[in-house]
Amino acid sequence: MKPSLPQGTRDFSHEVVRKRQYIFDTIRQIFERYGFQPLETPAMENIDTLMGKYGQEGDKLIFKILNNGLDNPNKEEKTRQALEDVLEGKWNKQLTERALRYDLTIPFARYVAMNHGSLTFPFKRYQIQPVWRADRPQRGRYREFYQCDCDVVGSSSLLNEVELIHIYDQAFQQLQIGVSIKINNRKILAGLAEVCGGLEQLTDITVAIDKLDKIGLEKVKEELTTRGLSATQIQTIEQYLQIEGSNEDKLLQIEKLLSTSTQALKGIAELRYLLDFTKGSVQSLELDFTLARGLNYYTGTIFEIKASTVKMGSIGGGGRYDDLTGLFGVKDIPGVGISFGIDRIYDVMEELNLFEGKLSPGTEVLFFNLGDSEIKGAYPLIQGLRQAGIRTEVYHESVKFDKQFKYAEKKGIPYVAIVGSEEINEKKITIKHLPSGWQERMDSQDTLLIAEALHTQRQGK
RNA sequence: GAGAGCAUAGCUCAGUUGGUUAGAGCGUCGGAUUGUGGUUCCGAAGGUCGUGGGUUCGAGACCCAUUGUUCUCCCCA
Repeated sequence: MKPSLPQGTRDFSHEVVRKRQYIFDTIRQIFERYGFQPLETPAMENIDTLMGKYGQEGDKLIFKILNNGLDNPNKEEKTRQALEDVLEGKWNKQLTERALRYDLTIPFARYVAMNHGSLTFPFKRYQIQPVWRADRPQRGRYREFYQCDCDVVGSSSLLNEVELIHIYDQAFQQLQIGVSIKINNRKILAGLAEVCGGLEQLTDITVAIDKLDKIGLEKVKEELTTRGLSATQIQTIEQYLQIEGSNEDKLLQIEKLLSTSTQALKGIAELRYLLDFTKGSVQSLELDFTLARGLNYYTGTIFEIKASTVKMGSIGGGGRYDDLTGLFGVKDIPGVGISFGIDRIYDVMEELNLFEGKLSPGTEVLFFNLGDSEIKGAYPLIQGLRQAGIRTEVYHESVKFDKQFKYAEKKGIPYVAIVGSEEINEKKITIKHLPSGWQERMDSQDTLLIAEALHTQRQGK
């Protein structure tokens, strides 16, 4: 058979893994620095934990796992019946009772609901794991991809938002990606709907204006019309969308426009608090009233990250939700969280050449194989170098130098070590730096000294 | 779920209105070169042309189906 991968999944070669790990490590380190604790949940959940949480479309995109033992003859009748249900579009526990995780938020909510009695609140967790979606793959979109989430639950304090903004800011500064952290508040959007006289149309409004930068003002107005909004309502929304200027200017304008909505004023006050608090300590925090975010469970602050120099969709997002665990019967646990879109962050960094010099190296030294007795003689030295923290490899068989050099060359190994019978007798080691051609026969007694020589030579190249 | 493109060597791709034995570059392997690589030169291996059917004297090319893959819309990270 011809080997292949399931649609929308990828292998990651060693170079790619190192680059991805660099991103993971950077972000993880920052999460830890702010006191977040890691959480891991299973790849699969009970199917009713997931179903109905992501809307009708979402349900279709959940990977469902076929139950085992369906071929048991005793259950044949039940199984046939269950299949009938599935053919009619109903999922049936007889056929499938588990499904692959679709995001990290719902499993987290499930975890909090299950353990709220024993958790210390506010509970701060981060989670970096793959999720699966039965979507049709396309550019920048996969069936298996990683999410990188960080949430605080059990606290309504805006201080959490402040912390999350700083996490975003530091993470992208450390990764050296220029970004704009866009911020808005769902209460302002609710206020807008209220002022338009159509609070029940909040979802229609948010879905439409969320597309502004993608399809433009005219198309948004068209969409609002088809979603049943009147001309005067659309006029108000247009005014809203055209607010421009500095963050302070924008606040003043929005205050005027939505002054009749107490809800909106509350959202404005929250935004003002965040802007004041982070003033001067954050690279680029930008008020953006057109930011809506599709997810309906957001109720307060919402975030989105855009790379400033690369054309790319959002590379992160998040927001505040009042009641996530309510779905699992545990009320009154508000929270706020953010997420990093690491696959896209990878693409941005690749495009900007930001991995240069950041990655941990592969093998540093290759020991040439000059024969069985020579390798045996050199082996204590090899182990000594490894003990000293040098990534060391031995060529697997005694062949002519040409091949061994080419192996080092191809693997990008900077040093080769040659220890033949002569060196062994004299307690020496010959080391050659491939890129520069520098070569020296040195004392082999002190491995730490050799290790040091390797490092100095590397820096001096 | 709807639509479009692509499928030829390990990889990237040529292949003329349908016509002898399907090519190139890169890579791989061997040699020039048994303790000093990268360059160069010489040579070799590698293909049921995605799969199945059809049209034709003749199909890599045309037609139908099928599978895979890429992209767009919907939606999303």
